[in-house]
Amino acid sequence: MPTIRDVAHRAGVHPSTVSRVFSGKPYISQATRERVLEAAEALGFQPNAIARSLTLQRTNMLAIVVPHVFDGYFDDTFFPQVMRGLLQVAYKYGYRVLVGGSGGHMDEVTQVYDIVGSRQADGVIVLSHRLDVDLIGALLEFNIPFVVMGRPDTPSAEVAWVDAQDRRYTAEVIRYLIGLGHRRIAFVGGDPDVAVTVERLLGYQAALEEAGIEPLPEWVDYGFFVEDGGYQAVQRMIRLGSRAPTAYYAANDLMALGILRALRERHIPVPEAVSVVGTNGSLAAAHAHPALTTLFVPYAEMTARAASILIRSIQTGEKPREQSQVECQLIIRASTGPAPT
Amino acid sequence: MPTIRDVAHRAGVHPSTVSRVFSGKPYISQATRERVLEAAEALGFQPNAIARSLTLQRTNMLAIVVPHVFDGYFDDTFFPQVMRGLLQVAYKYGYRVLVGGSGGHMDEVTQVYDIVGSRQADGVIVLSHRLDVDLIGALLEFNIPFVVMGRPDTPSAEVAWVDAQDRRYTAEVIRYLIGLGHRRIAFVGGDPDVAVTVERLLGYQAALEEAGIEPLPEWVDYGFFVEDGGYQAVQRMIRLGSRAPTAYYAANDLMALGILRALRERHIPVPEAVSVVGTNGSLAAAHAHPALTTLFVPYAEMTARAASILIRSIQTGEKPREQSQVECQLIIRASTGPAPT
DNA sequence: CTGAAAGCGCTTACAG
DNA sequence: CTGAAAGCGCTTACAG
Repeated sequence: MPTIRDVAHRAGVHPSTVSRVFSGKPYISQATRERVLEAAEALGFQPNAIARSLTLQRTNMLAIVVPHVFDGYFDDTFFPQVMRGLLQVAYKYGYRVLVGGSGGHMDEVTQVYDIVGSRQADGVIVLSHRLDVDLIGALLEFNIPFVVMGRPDTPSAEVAWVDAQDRRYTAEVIRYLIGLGHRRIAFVGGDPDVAVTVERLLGYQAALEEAGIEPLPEWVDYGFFVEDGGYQAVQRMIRLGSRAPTAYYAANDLMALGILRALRERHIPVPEAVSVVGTNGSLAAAHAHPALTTLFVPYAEMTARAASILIRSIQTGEKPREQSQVECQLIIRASTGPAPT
Repeated sequence: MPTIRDVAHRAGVHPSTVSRVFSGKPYISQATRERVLEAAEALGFQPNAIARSLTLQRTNMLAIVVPHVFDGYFDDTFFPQVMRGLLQVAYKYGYRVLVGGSGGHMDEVTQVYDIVGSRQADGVIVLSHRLDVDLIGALLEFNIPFVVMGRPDTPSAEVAWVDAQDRRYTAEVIRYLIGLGHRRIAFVGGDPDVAVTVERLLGYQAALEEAGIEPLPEWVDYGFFVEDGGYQAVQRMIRLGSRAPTAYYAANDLMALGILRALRERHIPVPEAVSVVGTNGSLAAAHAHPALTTLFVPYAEMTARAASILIRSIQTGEKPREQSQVECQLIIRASTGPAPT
């Protein structure tokens, strides 16, 4: 690959002049500029981004780490929506996205440390916010811009986040089910060590308490966001017999689809006997049978916003501090109905 | 951030010694190694990856460019499956993934040029293989390892690829429909300028010709891989009246779901009146109503294989030349049945 | 407007 | 086993 020196040599100028032309600096004579561009063209020169990064201490890269590279993670709509929002904004501002894979949460933290510590990105979007690891504390020490998806459990004015108000909207879903006459309502959460799961559980509990309903501990289960997790939750809860739930709330559509599958296998009619609500507003939910009622969470929009905050922070040099919320929306379809009498 | 010099200073050694410790070079006395590691620990030192990349001329980065950042692209299972396969292998070998967004095919080419020309990645996976742009020729000139998803239309021993045998398997799907008695079969392709679309169309045509069926030009339509594309295709074809198709083949599940939606709206029973086959084997297909017959294409496996080839090439320094094929599988479900009589 | 030099933070061939 | 130096390919403050 040709370097700036090759171009300089061919154009008969000093390398610094070539650099000035390519970094859009002013005070270059038209003639010189043309000679340089011609030489560059002839040689097929493109500035080496790595060298530039080293000098400028800026990579034009936004980092994200996939919390857990396993099949189920890529079946839900969450990851692609996050990527969509992120790529849209990154693309618009000329940033690239660096994606790290990980084999679990400890490893995720290691990877974030690594990427940040080795200065491979100018900013980070923190996807999974776990309760058992202080990723945020670590990131603050690194003094690198980052934005958290979801409000951290220990809110600080130092940390920027975009939040979907999980607790509030989960409570709203449960209230909707209660309004349909349901009293035995199941909660199928994701990974119990992830903040969003706890938030949703709190919303669930609050709504039930409001209505004077004392939930059975057996109504709460964790499906770790995979289809089979929802399926298995039904297998367990069905054993409760007359105390089995008449409605299920699942923390993503994938698990809700698993719930539908389990009910279908047992010939339990939805929504006549049991109602089901998913989360995320995926396309699969719209096309499921019966069409799935789901709490739409605007993950693409959230990530787009997070990316914007990040880029602004990188460009101004000011620490990101914006804390904002997005609104979710309960999309009511055919999988929910009045409680059986 | 502390640098290798800070560590050297604190440990009372020369920077080159610190470098040797961190790059795992032999011939370092145990005592020195410990002093260096202690100093590094105390300072929170991590080697700067950018500097290392510049020196070693190696980034530990695999690049991929999203052909078109728009909503529909992220609704199908293709992109997440590709990311899954890529991340799994990248993660395993300690590589990161650099994702570039693009606003269309010209821009995609520009981005690939850019990433490769500026040496931001050690290898590239070429996702969309377009007929109207010679990305491959350009990549060959750059002399960077790359692997193409899908067999290029001008096969060369110089180019590595992983192919899903689109033509052959599409023909198989059409034969299956013919076997069910269908004679009026529609083809709903993706973007007509993408190689896979042409391959599938050729498979479609070959299978029909084999059976002595002369297809109407109106039976071929392009839905650009989005749900609404399938929906609109039905709107158009239905106007053919008695010559309207009794079976639809769609080049992804998203379009097939759109086809199902259009048929449902018109109260055309599936599969009694019309059969529908999708492509990709998505979860949404399994949960659709009726459950969608679909041609499973192992995109995650393909990308994983492509990534392996790429990494091996990077590590050995040999140009990747492996050309391999994966097998697809027709998953027969409830959306296909005998042609109406 | 342009050149010469120093520096970004590493690695490694060369001495010793 | 370790130090000193050169180099990876840029950018930019300093002169002129």
